[in-house]
Amino acid sequence: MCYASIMDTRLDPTPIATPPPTADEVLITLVRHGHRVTGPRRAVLDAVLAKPRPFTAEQLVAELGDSRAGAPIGRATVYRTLEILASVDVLSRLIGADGHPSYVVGTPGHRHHLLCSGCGAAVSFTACPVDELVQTLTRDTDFAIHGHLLEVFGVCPTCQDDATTDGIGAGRGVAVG
Amino acid sequence: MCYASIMDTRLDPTPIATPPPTADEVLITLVRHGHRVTGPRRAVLDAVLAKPRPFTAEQLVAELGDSRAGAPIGRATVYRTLEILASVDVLSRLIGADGHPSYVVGTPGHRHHLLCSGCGAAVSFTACPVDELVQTLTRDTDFAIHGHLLEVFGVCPTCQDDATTDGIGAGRGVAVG
DNA sequence: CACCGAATGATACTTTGTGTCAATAATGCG
DNA sequence: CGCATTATTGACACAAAGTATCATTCGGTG
Ligand SMILES: [Mn+2]
Ligand SMILES: [Mn+2]
Ligand SMILES: [Zn+2]
Ligand SMILES: [Zn+2]
Repeated sequence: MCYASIMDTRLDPTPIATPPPTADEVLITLVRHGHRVTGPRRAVLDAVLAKPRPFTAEQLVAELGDSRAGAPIGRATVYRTLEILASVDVLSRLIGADGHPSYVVGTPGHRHHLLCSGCGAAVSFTACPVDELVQTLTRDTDFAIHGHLLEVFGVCPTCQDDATTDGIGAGRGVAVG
Repeated sequence: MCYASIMDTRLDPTPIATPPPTADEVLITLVRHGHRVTGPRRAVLDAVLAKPRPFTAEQLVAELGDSRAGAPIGRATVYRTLEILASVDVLSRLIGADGHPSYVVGTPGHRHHLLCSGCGAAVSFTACPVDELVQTLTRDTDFAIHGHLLEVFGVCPTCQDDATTDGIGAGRGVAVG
């Protein structure tokens, strides 16, 4: 497992690569959307922007509710703020191989993720092969299709090395779909 | 919403269409896999095979724990049995637009689902557009890719009709990805 | 039918997430 | 600046979903 190395290459087979925004930029966006700028929201935002890889809501709750620096932040506030940040495209929700949701920063627009089942690293990409499929499905089923969910799971190079070195199998082969 | 009509067309853009197995066939499979045939397992199996569309574990717990016919079945048993049935390819787990998992019968092998956000109907299909993407991602990231998760969300024809008739908007546009 | 391990299910517990609501803080305005 | 208005906060209670434990029961085998 490669907990140390930051394998967060924001690689883009189809180049778009919007860089993650700064805290100040986000605050402006929030105001523009009619939200207020509060202490707790700054705290959540700062914590979130510091995360180089996907994290769960509860992780943040533990981190910020524990009264680290400044005042501890309530569970409800964390969840609410995450929702807001996602609605403003600062965060995007993604679903892990276990079906549990998590958040990751800086992925506005249409993106998917390649997730390492060893260390949790996420590589986001904009290439989406679903469009053609949607055409076919629409024709064959007459559904009005309005979205899809696509995540790819694998083991990153670092974790592969760790596995062969340690002799420990990396990634539990959580093949889905 | 079309609660009545059974919109469970097991349509296959790429024809494979394995028909759902009978209870007896499944029991044989269970034994073959070293499991025992018990009363509770029969009950869960029967309930499961009667479901024409995706259902959650808790739904089954409510249904079978309520001592309908015969003895009520414990929560743990229901969860355990569902796991086993999924491991034997009688059930497959799928993820809804809300990120919550559910099960659906008779979809062994590599399949994905088109889910109606109105009535919950599921159309399973075997066409998978991810293969090429996996090639690209493997080349670009050196990940050892071992699986993926793909679900498509939309509104089925019946629910579309209901919506225009009732004047109520169908499906909350839960666009994911 | 007697044995043994698998399976059950009541119970308690954890985790994740949602509603409520009085107290508080942020904005806009005079 | 000081105040009114209103969004926001967070403690709390609650709900949903799932897991761990373990004494008891049951299925299968000989
Ligand atoms: Mn896509
Ligand atoms: Mn696929
Ligand atoms: Zn890794
Ligand atoms: Zn429908």
